[in-house]
Amino acid sequence: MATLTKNKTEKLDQILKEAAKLFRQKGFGGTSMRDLAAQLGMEAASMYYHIGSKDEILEKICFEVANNYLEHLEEIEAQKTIHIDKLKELIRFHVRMMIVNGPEVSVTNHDWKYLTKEKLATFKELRKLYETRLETLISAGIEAGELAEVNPQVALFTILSSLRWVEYWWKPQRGIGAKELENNIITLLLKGIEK
Amino acid sequence: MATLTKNKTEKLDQILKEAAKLFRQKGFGGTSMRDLAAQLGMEAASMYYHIGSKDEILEKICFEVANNYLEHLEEIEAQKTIHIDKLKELIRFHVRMMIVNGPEVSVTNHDWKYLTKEKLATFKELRKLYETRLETLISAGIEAGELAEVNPQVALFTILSSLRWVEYWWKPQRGIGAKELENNIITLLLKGIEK
DNA sequence: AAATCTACCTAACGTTTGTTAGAATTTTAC
DNA sequence: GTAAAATTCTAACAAACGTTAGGTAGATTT
Repeated sequence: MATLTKNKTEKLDQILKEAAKLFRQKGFGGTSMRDLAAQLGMEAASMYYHIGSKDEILEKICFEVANNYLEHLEEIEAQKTIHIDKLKELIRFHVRMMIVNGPEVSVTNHDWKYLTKEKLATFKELRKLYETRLETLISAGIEAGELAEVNPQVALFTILSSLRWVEYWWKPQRGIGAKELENNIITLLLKGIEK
Repeated sequence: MATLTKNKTEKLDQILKEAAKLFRQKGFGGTSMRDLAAQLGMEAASMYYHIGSKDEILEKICFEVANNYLEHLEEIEAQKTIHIDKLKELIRFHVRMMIVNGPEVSVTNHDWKYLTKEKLATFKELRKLYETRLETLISAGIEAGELAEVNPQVALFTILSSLRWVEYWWKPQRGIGAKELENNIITLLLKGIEK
């Protein structure tokens, strides 16, 4: 009995994994259930034994990622370090998330629009929450004199946004590891590019 | 006769403008031709007097934006200024593009995946070309001693990526103008956030 | 050995999709 | 005011879509 449930979960994970890859490649709207099934070597109808709907797949991917980010932000908030180190840790986490869960992060960033009405609203709330908390962290860093006196919201979005390209650019073949990439980006964002 | 052609072009522009808004809101796959027609106060079939296909709409939007960026990069390259000023001018242009043509830029950034096979290939080439040229500019700036010795590719994508949020964030109601926004971002990217 | 359960299949359903054909209507030209 | 041209309409198409129903083969349990 235990193995059966396990197998079922495994297949579900497999579907989600493959869906994330396809959605990233061709978009949620550009990927049909038949496409996805073909990738998994089964018929489209067969997937409905494991999932409820196409929307549910997207939903699972997006909320898994969103919750991951939020949980990690909470961990950072709880750490007893100076603000600048919290920011560094946050940047490192973003880079790692994109390297480890590239497809899922990509789908979450690009295809959340296709979430159904209520889920879309919840998702937006989660995102807003994340942004608000991070902005608070930045503001605190400025007040503490650790950060330059920039517009906190501009800093917030510039940082968040500047990390996104990693998901689209990073491949093992590039020969640059997570650590090195993190360090490069941290230097760039914290110290700027001007000599 | 002149007015007729003009009217036809005007309607086409209207369709493209409204399509860009809808695509941004709901995605290319999430927007039907009937949705778009409703927004324009006409029937879906009527649009085909002005356009060839749904794909063509996306194509027109994406290539218009891509060419705009490329042309401007060429202008910058031709300017007789130091590299750091070229970079500043580039950042300013990106911000302005997103403020002036928000929906179109957004669609180009997010929905280019839905371009048809050949157009997709061409689009990717254009993007690659833009990236390569900009990387060259950054490398030149480093060699000239104007920029810190960062990884040029990391700098390239961090800069490009960090500008993208403007399109999603900026509204007239925020009370921050293009100029102020540009200056803030330039400071952040060039001098960093660390005090 | 029979019964049950798991995981897939085939077939088909109702919708929605982008799009076309051809008629109707509005606008422009003379 | 009439003819021509430009623009939009209605109606319908075939294709693709997500999804459901019902069946089947194999494994597991009793």
